[in-house]
Amino acid sequence: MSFQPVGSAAARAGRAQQDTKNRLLDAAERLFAERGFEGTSLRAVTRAAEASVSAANYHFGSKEALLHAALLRRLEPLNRRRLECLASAEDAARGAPLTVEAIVAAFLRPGFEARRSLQADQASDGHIAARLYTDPHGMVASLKAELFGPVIGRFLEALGRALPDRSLAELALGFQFLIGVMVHVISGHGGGPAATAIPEHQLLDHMISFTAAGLRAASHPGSTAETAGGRR
Amino acid sequence: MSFQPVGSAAARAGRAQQDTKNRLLDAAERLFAERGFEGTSLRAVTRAAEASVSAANYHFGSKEALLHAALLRRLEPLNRRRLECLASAEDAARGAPLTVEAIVAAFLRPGFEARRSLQADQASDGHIAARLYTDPHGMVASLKAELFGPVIGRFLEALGRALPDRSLAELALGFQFLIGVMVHVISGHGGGPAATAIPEHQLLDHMISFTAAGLRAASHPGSTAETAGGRR
DNA sequence: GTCTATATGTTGATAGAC
DNA sequence: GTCTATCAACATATAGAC
Repeated sequence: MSFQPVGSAAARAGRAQQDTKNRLLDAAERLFAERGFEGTSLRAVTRAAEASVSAANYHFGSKEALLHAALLRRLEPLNRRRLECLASAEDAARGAPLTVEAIVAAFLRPGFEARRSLQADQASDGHIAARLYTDPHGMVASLKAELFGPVIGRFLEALGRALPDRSLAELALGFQFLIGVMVHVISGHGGGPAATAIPEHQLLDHMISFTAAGLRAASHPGSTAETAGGRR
Repeated sequence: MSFQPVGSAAARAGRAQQDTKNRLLDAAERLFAERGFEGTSLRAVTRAAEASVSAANYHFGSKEALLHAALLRRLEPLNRRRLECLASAEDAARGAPLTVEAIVAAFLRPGFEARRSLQADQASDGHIAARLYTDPHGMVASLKAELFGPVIGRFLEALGRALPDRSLAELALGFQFLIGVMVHVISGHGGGPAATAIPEHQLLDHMISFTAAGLRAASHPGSTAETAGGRR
């Protein structure tokens, strides 16, 4: 956010500053995602970034602020893209209610693509936002609420139009289920025994079909104890 | 596992030993669940258990072994109950294939009830097994694979009989989605904005309906880009 | 079995030179 | 802006008294 001098004397210093700051953010993103916040020492980050502890504290002020910056850098554009996808789908529908599939796709695809490009770039095994979604640190929870709150509200509106006979509470709960699926997959924890046999390019479609069908399904109280029924 | 002397001289020592060990396990369970493994110092555990660090290392050997014991104490009976529920449902069905609902209920209900009794007992905000399911620590992952692997395999068999036209890979992936939903809810992270408006006693039914419908749904490739379709 | 005391290393953050 | 050097606090684990 601060402007660098353009003169030739300070040019190298200016470039180096940007580089150090970004190297720190990159290293923090990778290590926090791999080992969690408490499991990662500030020194491990600075070592990976080939910088000193002081440089990190100069740029960010504290370890917690570094996490905040690294998380925000990925999460903010991600949620912006989610809203853009939903808006453009609504524009294309010209006032007609969207498919449940189209709505959940608008929410899931941005994170899914972020995961794919991350897999290609480095050897990180999961997106930082998904990995830290369940981190016990308090700052993560508050940042999560602040950034996801409005987005979820916007998607619940769209879902309410697609499924007008369902209560807001039901839809909100179903959307929490969807988030559970997403976090599990994007964080890389969903690589169970035979689940990896599904080719990567079909994964998003499966997630969309699963969650859309789940959202559409009404709750069947009492279905829990029966062993025989109309459906298989 | 070790037998205590029954004589009156060592009776108090024997009882105290058991108490200390259990107090340590209780405190470790609560704190590890709240703050994660790396975020919890052994001292914080022993302080909460009103014991010394040495007592913890005497009984368990290390902080990591304490986590292992605390996690195993809850996870082992939980997974045993899951298998029992599935077996008794299959017995009651007398050879007929089970409902998808009955299968996912057998998997979900034990964890759900553990969460409920935990909510009643103490102020812990989530089951340790669910909270630590995503913990980056390596031991958690290996214990998870060791304990969940056979259980998941057994449930996939039952699902294969209920949905014979689906590939094993598809079912395994769908079951991973189900686990994502479960971990999200049981760990207490699924308490979003309006989702808490659902009464507690309906939560399990909603989870079952959502995941069963998701498992039944086939993937619709290309459903991701369309904005209008036959369904709403 | 449980304690106090201690050994040994690491942590996050800062001071001050350049 | 970036470094080296240093701080006080805290970590895990152990030794030895009782």
